[in-house]
Amino acid sequence: MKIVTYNLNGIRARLPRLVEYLAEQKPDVLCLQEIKCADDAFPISDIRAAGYDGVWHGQKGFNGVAILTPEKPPTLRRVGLPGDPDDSHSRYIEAEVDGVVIGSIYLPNGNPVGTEKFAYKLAWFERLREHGVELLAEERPTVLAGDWNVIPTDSPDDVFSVRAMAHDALMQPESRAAFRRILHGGWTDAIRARYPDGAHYTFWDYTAGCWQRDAGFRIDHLLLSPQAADRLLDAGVDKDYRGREKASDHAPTWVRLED
DNA sequence: ATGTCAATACAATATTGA
Repeated sequence: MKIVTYNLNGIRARLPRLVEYLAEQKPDVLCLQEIKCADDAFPISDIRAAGYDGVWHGQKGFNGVAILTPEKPPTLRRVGLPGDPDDSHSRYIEAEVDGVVIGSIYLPNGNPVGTEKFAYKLAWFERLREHGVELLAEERPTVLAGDWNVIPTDSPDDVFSVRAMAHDALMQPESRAAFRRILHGGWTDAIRARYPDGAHYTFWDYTAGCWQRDAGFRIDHLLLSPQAADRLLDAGVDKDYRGREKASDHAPTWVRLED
C-alpha cells in the first residue's frame, strides 16, 4: 500500500503533474496540500477521469487539503482540526482507507518569526499534537501525512544550509520542539525510520536556482502510529517530479505499508 | 535581498502567501 503526500502549490496550475503522477505511480492514497481552490472549484471530474476519487477541504486562494484514492472516495472521518472553532484555515482532513486512518496536513508556515503567524503555527502544532493523542488511543494503523513546515534537525541530511535558514520559522527551536513533542508521544518519522542517514529533501525553493544546486530541505513528513510503523516496508521521495515542467516546489513523499 | 510562482482583485499591475 503506497501512501503519498504531495504539496501541489495550486491544483489547477498543477493538474498535468497530478494526473501524470496518478498514472505513473498509481498511489493507493494520495494526500494533497495547498490545493488553493474553493470546494466548488476542485477539479473532481478530471480526477475521476484519471480513475481516482476523493474528499477535499478547500479554500479560495490559499491552503486547502484533500485525500485521493483509486475508484471510490475514502471514508471521510473529519474535516478541520479540533480545538479552535474560530480557525478559518483549511489545513486538515482525515479519512479511512482499507482499515488505515489517514490525515492530510498542511501545517502553518509561520513566517515571519515573532508575528501572529508564528504564534498561530505553534498553536496549530499543539492542537495537532492533542488530536494525535486521540488517534493513538485508537491503537489503529494511522498515518499523518503532509507539509509539516518544520525542518527537524540542523543535519545536512535535513537542510542544505543552516545559515541560510537560521531565521526561518521552519527552523526555530519552538517549531522543532513542537514536532519532537508529537514524535515522542509515540509517532514514527517514516523517512528517518527507513533511512537514519542521507539527504531526503522534499522541497526546493523556486528562487536562487535552489533546485539546480540541490539547495533543499525536508519538511514533508509521514508520521506513523505504532500499528502503522509495524507494517512499514519502505519510504522515499519521488524527487524527479520536482524537475519537471511547471513543477510544484515540493516533491511527492511516500511510504509503503505491508498489506 | 531574493536569480520564483500561484491566486486574487482588477482590468495591467500590485498584493498576499509561500
